Amino acid sequence: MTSRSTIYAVARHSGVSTATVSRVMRDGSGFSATTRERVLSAAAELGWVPSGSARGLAMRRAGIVGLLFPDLGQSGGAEEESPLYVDEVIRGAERAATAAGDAVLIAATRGSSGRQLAFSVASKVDGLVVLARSLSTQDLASIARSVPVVVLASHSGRHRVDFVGADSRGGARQVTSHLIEEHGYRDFAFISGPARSPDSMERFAGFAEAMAAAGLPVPGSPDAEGGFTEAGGERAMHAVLAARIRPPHAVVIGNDEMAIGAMTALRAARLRVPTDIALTGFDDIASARHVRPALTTVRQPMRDLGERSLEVLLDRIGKPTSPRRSVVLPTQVVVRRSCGCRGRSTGVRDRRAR
Amino acid sequence: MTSRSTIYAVARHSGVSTATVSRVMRDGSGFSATTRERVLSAAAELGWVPSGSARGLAMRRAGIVGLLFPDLGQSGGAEEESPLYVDEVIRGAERAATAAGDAVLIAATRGSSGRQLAFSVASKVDGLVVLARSLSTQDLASIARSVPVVVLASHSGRHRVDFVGADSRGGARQVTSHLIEEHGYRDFAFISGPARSPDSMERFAGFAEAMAAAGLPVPGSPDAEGGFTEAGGERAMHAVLAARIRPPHAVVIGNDEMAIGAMTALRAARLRVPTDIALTGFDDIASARHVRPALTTVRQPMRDLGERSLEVLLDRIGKPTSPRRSVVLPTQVVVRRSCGCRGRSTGVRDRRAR
DNA sequence: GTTACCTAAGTAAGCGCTTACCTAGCAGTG
DNA sequence: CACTGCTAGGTAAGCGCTTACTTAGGTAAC
Repeated sequence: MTSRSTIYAVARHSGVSTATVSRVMRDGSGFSATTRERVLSAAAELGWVPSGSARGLAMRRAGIVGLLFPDLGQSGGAEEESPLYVDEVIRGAERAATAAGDAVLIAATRGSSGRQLAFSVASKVDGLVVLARSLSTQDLASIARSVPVVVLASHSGRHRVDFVGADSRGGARQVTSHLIEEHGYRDFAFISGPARSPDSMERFAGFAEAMAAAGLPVPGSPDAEGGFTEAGGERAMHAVLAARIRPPHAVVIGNDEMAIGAMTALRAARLRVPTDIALTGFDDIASARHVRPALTTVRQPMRDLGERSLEVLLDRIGKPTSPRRSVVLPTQVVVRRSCGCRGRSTGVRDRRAR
Repeated sequence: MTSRSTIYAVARHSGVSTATVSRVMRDGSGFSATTRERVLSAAAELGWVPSGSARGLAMRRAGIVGLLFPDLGQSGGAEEESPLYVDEVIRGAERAATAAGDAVLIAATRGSSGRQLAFSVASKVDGLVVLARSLSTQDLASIARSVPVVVLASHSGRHRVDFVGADSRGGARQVTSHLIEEHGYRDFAFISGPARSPDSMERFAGFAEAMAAAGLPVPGSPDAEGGFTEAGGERAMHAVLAARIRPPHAVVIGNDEMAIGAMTALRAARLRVPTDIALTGFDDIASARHVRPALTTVRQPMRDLGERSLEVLLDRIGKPTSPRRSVVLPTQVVVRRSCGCRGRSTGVRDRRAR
């Protein structure tokens, strides 16, 4: 409660020099067991919590890494914010960092405030994991100039920093092929997220690849756009139905939230899933299992992505000059009911890394 | 990429003293517009990111606050981890911290590692929000001795630190009363979380209060315990059914995950919700809306809790000697279908703060 | 023309650690 | 017994900022 005590107080209290206190705390060598005890008990007695700032300054290493992610939606409006998967990434990063003895600092960039926030965070950490879209390419580059950065995104842009991502294009290709080969659907619609999102584009590309591979007509663009939100998915589904004489056999949807919204739209239109129309999502959020019918979807290993990006970052901090790395983790299609499959909702099909 | 440049480099580069550079960066006064420009462009040119450690040392304020939460489940086992609401709390804390110009450090205590982790985090921050159960009372006390701490929990224990929590007892009382008064149920069961969790106890206490208030028999203890997990809820529901000749009218359940598990059990037992038996949960997780029937539950303002605890913490850091504070936020019952109500799933009933 | 003030800017002393370098004591060698 | 090699421990110089205290001009007041 009173001002934190310092290493000097502890040294005096235990009758040794600060060097010895430091050595004991850092668990080094060069002191006897007795001394060790004396120091430790003095520290406990004084309730000494070493200053991380001082240590960081002296060691040139704060022991902190940062995680920057986007917070969509206006901070006043409450609704629709960062997608849920961010939480998983955070958890994964926390886990890896803690395991390595570091701590993780999180910060959400909102709208245009990104630049300032990023610099403020950068100054407090030894390195930064930046989620896609949380920073302009420019700002990213200027930060990366002086702080180790790894980008976590759906596909590697042309940045020159370390990259970690999931093969979402492959995942989209996989579900689509499942729909074609396993179920024989031929008439498809695709509902995407925001048109400009690289994530959206990757998923659509995977869908298109599968269509092409099966010799089916390849659409030039998604049938509708749902902004990655549940409400948007509902609207998009209505739009798809309105645009056609008869509903498609199946619709591949850019994420689970939108797919859940689409289910609402289909219920309203008196179409049954999957009997009248099949549906797939993307991300495998918790609700995907609970919704009826349970949603067939593509799982991205969010937690693993968080862990891997931390590992890559820590490596990079360790040796700043090693060559740029790029790791892509495989995705998995999770087969449940909404695609027309039946049985227990546990069918998980593996995808190999590419 | 090369070693981060320092304030000295910037000072030299722009032909001023470090004091002036510092003043410009801190946005103080005592320099001309021309100087300001010179400094800023020198900084940009060198890609200077000030050292947070050095600044923290000099200012005796790191500009970082910590959030400590429990990660249940063994780190190997993957499944069942920190309850989902933690994510919401994190988001809230992040928001409040960023708004105040601070950053937040997160760390999950796993098993017995708590003590060490807590000290490591404490040394890096100016203050700490500690979620219930992430630290032993002892460790909490010893940390709180030298670092400002606010506890975020379901009810204020007898710790002598600032406290923030939600009125979960009141929430439990409210749903139970709803079941009694609105629906006329008289025969109840209660499925709780871990017996020793204060959270569990509070919720059960609220349930008991409502029963007593209605002149119904007050059970001495929960009918079954489900450990706050979906699988546990399923088992507990089976146990409840097995223990009775005929199923209760309604069962009040300690959280949503268990309630969802209970639904599975009821489906297996060919009992219909809410026709044959009504159900309520607690927490209002995302899946509560998607499950069929949609789950009537009690919402805790997790995000607000995160924000408030940060505010309280920052206040405390500002004036270490002001009297201990304790803030309790109201909960809200969210009426959906599983209790027997019908219509749109939007019925939200307000609860006043107590 | 003095004197009193104000402003822009510099000087340098910390902030609380770590660690390279040094010292003293002691055991082991030849 | 002189010498070497270890080990436990001390000294003090930073680490990169902030800020109290100064200083040098310039301006306003008399």
